Amino acid sequence: MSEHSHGDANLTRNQALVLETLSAADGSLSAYTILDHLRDKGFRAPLQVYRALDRLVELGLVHRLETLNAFVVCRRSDCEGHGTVAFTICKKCDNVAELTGEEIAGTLNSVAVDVGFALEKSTVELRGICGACRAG
Amino acid sequence: MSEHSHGDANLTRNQALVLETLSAADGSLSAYTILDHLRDKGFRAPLQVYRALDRLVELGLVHRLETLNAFVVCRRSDCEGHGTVAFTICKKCDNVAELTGEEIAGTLNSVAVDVGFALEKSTVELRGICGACRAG
DNA sequence: GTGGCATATGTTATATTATTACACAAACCA
DNA sequence: TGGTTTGTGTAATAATATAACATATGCCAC
Ligand SMILES: [Zn+2]
Ligand SMILES: [Zn+2]
Ligand SMILES: [Zn+2]
Ligand SMILES: [Zn+2]
Repeated sequence: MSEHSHGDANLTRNQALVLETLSAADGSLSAYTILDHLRDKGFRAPLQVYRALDRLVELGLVHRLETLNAFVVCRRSDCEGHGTVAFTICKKCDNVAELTGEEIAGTLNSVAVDVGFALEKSTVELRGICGACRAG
Repeated sequence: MSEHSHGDANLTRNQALVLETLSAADGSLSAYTILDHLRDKGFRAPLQVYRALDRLVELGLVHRLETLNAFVVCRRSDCEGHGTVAFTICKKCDNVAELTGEEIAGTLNSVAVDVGFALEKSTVELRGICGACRAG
């Protein structure tokens, strides 16, 4: 049983392998890094990774980080349908965290409405130093 | 005289050519599209474009759109030092607009403080349909 | 002015990220 | 059964970005 409410069932072998790899990783991984991790499981071509990632992103189990061209497993318990996700990405330890709460989504929606923009998808990625690194 | 308060002075030939190309464009352009536009001005290699873009971004005259791997000229009159920039990107007409106002920056800062994250740089890119396209 | 330095440039090669195209196989349903 | 969808394997290619090295140019100290 997965930590995710929607479960990992119905995943194909390739999808499950990619998800496992991302889950085991500290921070985010590029598609080609995932490929390297899975060569001894039979992976040969980038497309095998990209196709699995497409599906996992679609399911909300994985998020794509646009500023890194990389992917990270969703670690929220309520992954399903969280439309607007904001990420903090630590420059020192590469830790990636999802910011929860409606504050950001609310502000973005409100600003979009102000300018007459029909908002469909938000990308919010914050670069800086995480709490742990500041303390340590 | 430029429309930008900080002016275009002190730009090298290559930087000026790249900036002109971006200014003449409707929406955003990829580095390689810029290269193609400038081949008859003597440009031969991607690096000529990337180096100019690096400087222009540094100066705040150009912004990079992470979700598109593309670049857009800054059309704000007060370009200088606008730390947090949010963009709306229209799916239909590819128009890119910068959202002004402190609302977004304020919210992001506040949320970052809440989780102990030392925020250095924000990337906010909103995908949807612009007002003009909705009306038309 | 000469020499050193920082900055910009030109060019080739390479690295990294992502997709197209085509053939095949398994699952599923009519 | 046959047809459709979905997933897969593989090779080739496209698109984006950087490394490495040589050369030039402007500027300042001396
Ligand atoms: Zn998530
Ligand atoms: Zn950290
Ligand atoms: Zn701007
Ligand atoms: Zn539009």
